[in-house]
Amino acid sequence: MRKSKQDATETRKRIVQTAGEEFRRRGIGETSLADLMSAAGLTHGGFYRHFESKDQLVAEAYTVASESMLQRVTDALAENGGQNGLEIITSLYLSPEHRDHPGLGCALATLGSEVARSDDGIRAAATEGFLKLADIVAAQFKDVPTEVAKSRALATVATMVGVLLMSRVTPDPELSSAILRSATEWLNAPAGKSAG
Amino acid sequence: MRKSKQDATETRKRIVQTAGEEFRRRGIGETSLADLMSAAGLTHGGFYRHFESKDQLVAEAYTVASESMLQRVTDALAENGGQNGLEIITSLYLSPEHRDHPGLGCALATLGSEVARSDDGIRAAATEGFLKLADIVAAQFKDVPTEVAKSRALATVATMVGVLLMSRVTPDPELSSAILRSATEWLNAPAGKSAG
DNA sequence: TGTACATCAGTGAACGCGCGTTCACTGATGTAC
DNA sequence: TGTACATCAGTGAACGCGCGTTCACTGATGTAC
Repeated sequence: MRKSKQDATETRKRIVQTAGEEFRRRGIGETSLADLMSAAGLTHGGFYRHFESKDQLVAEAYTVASESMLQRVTDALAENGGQNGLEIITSLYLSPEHRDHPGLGCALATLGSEVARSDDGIRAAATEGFLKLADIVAAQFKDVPTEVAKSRALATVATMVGVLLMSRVTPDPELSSAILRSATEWLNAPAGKSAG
Repeated sequence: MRKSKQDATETRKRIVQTAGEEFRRRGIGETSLADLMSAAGLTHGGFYRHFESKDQLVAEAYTVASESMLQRVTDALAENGGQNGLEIITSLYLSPEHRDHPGLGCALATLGSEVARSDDGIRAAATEGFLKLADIVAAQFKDVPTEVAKSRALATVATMVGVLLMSRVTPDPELSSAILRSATEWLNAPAGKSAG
């Protein structure tokens, strides 16, 4: 049953990708290796040919998931010529589509509280993703000093995470939409105007 | 070993209180009934004299935890004569003390992503806590129409949750403080002034 | 290029462990008279 | 008020189950000559 090196590499990538999706969809603790390997079309026994432990996979899957999310943001900005950057980011991040598809979305919103209780390694990985997104956001604040833009970006990204999280917490579709809408307007309100 | 009715009632309350703290500190899935009962000074076998299942305790503990948090906010507002309401709320919620003591703090920030994946019952309970806090916040927006205040309060509370969560995710103390500080200033910036 | 052997990706059964839950038991509390 | 019995809060052992991890095995792939 031995597979070629290329096959094995692809299998490994598939496991990491699947893990990223399943962890975001169901949570890390709630996703067993058997579930995971089965979702990747394998049996669970083969897992340890690729990874030392579940923890190692978690760290790797987190990073990959985080980067694919950042890539999507970067792509959206590029497609739109860099204009209205904050609006593009918030409308992507705070969209009903993002809310309804946690498996492909922001890992901070789906795994945040679990990560906050994890060891420093995974928390550092999560922080890196957070800061990268904050840097992208900061680059959209063009009329203020860099330090102000950075600081404001931290609050903005944290806000986006909290808003998406709360829009998923409530089972009331109207309230969920209202939370997304209100925050989007608020984040995009030009300084000097208070959004409703 | 039978205890008096009063003793039994107190035991039950103690279990619920302890559960609320342990769940917020370690997460629901990560807290076993044995851990819990032991923390409450009991052996695990007695659990089912008080509750039908772990799920029932989770729902009850969530509600109690949520209400005690709301009570603390209400108390802080009352102590301060109702002036600078938003500032009082944010400085309480976004304080290092709150960040460092999740066991006694906001359940949304500690259990949010776990709750988002739960069934409608617990999500509805969490929504109730969220809306109650939003109502308190909305009451502080005194210069705008009620509907605007309500909408802005949804975004404000979601922001507070996200900010506290992210301040716990990062293992870097300075970044953690910067996130709290930036968001506090931003939330309290009078409309028309952009905080850095 | 062909042959012989070593490697190792993936399978499926098994492991020890901790979990939620159940249960027989104890003995102080509550109740009926 | 006192007595006899039923109740039931709490104990500690046991249950079945799913988990992460290990392992013997298979057979196609990789390698040495």
